[in-house]
Formats: sequence, C-alpha cells, structure tokens
Amino acid sequence: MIIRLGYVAISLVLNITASKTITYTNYNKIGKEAGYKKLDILIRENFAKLKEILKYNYKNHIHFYRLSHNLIPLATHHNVDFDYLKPYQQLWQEIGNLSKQYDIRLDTHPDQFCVLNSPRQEVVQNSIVMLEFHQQIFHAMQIDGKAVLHVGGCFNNKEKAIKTFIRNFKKLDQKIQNIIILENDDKVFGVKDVLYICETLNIPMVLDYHHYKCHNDGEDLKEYLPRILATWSHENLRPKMHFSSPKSKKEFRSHSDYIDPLAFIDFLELLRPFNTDIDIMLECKAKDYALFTLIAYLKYKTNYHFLDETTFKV
DNA sequence: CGTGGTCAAGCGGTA
DNA sequence: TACCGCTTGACCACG
Repeated sequence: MIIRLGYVAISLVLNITASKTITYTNYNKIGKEAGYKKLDILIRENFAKLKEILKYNYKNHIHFYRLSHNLIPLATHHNVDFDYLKPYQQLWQEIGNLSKQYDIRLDTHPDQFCVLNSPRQEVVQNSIVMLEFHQQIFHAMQIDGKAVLHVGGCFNNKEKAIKTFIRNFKKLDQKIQNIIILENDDKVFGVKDVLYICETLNIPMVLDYHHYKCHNDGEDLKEYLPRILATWSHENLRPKMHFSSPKSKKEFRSHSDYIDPLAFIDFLELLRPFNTDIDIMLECKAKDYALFTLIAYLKYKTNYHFLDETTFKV
C-alpha cells in the first residue's frame, strides 16, 4: 500500500499563512467601501500566499494539503454581501490548475459552527451557507475536492441527532452532498455511528484515529476498516484518514506538536492487511515540521520504500 | 513593545 | 456556572 502524508493550512517552515482575516466588528467600523477594499486586499494577499505554499508543497513532494476556509474572510457572514467568486475567478482557476499540475490533493474543513443537525433552524441555515461556500470554491477551482465534516451535536439524544443529520443531509442540493465526507469526532459520534451514517447516505468516511482513541464504543478497528474503506469505493479519490498524537495523558484530546512515530507505525501495521493506498492527514501544532520529523524517523527506523520525499510503500 | 481581552457563529466537557 | 478546545487571527487598550 502506498501512503501519502499531508498537513493542515499553515506552513511553519515558510512561516506564512493564507488565512489573514478581518473581524466583522472591524469590517463594520471602517465603513462599507473601506470594508470591501480591505477584504479585497486580504483575499488577494491570501491567494498569493496560497500559491507560495502550493509551490513549496510541490518542491517538497507533499501531495496532500488542507485549505483554510479563512482564505476568504467573512465569506459566509450574513451581513457581508461580497462576491468571493466572480472577481477572483482567474485566481481560483490558477489554484485549481496548480493543484492538478503539482498533483496536490486539496481538501477543506468547515469549522465548528457548521452544525447540520442542530435543532435550531438558523444554525442549520448558516451551516448550509457554509457548505455552499465550500462547494462553490471547489467548483471555481474545478477540482474534485471534499469538505470533511463532523456530524454535529448530540442534543441529549444521539439516535435522534443522527436521524436529524440524515434528514437534513438529504435535503441538501446534490452538488453539496457530493463534496461532504464525514469524520468521527472525539466526544459524541464514534466510528460505529459515523460509519452507519456514511453507509446510509452512501458517502465516504474519514477515520480519525486520534478521535477514535479519545472516544469509542469498544469498536475493533480491524472489523470496521473494510467497511470504512468500502465507503470510498465509488470515488476517484484515495481513502483519507486523520492521524495525530495526544498532547499528554492529562490533556489527551488536545493535539501534540509532533507525531508519536511508534504510534504511527502501529497504525500503519493495522492498515497493512487491507493493502489500500491511503492519504493520511497529520494534525499537529508543528504542521509541516511535524511531517518532516516523522518522515526522518520512518526513513531511519523502517524499511518502508520511499517513492519520493513524502510518499512511501508499506 | 508585550500582553490580555474582544471579536459572528455551536457544541460538549471539565473545573 | 464559567471557561476550554475545536479553528485560527486581528487589533485594540493597557502597562
């Protein structure tokens, strides 16, 4: 099986981000004209930084990267009526072209305020607007991108919360449904729950190993992995998984700066029998530093065959 | 110049 | 009950 590694949003090596933003309060304070102008400047800066990051990823053979939704500040704010597509069509296109030319898979992650199964209608409506945003930018880039979503809240009744998610998902535009993939979380919806939803809706599941460690119902991953992998069978993309290490025993849920290499190797051994190519996103505070540190260890301590700097055969 | 509080938004968990 | 983490940064008032 061939494993590719990715990291999230910020390159610490380059020390740049493509997610400079403006608060709504500040945007409001400076007036509409100045607000638009500020947004336009920020967006163009963010695009420029993103191009630098993609170029850097390419040079370092990183084929997998999560875009920050902050690329477009206030994109989904209900009081900010700003077209983030048309004026930037050229730029979206350029990012999409770089993604293809450099062979870098791009995914996104709606933030914690995107709760599709909320009992509050306004929260659901906001969530749909956010998901629309993700769909539209993938469309503008003309790439087959996916947005990794959590199921949402529990609201004291998990069964009901799952039903609400399924019902609300089915009401979404088909275009939006097509970009959503679901991840197990660290508190409420475990592997079993998310797999059930994914199989019901016929959408891919992202296994988050750290979340599984934080919250599970005693599921044996060996049993569940074939079904998790099968949720990807109708996609052109490789199955995606998340891996991170706990900060400490006490703060287990928090992400550590770096990956524990032995735990990572154990995880790969768990995956080995299924012999499937997988993209693994590393979620660490130290971002790309953590990725390179892990790779250095793997090169030193294992006999994995490296096809390029970050791609290897197990 | 550095630090802490605030900013659009939701949840569940912890002290 | 009030704050924390998830995501992740800007900018102000204050010392």
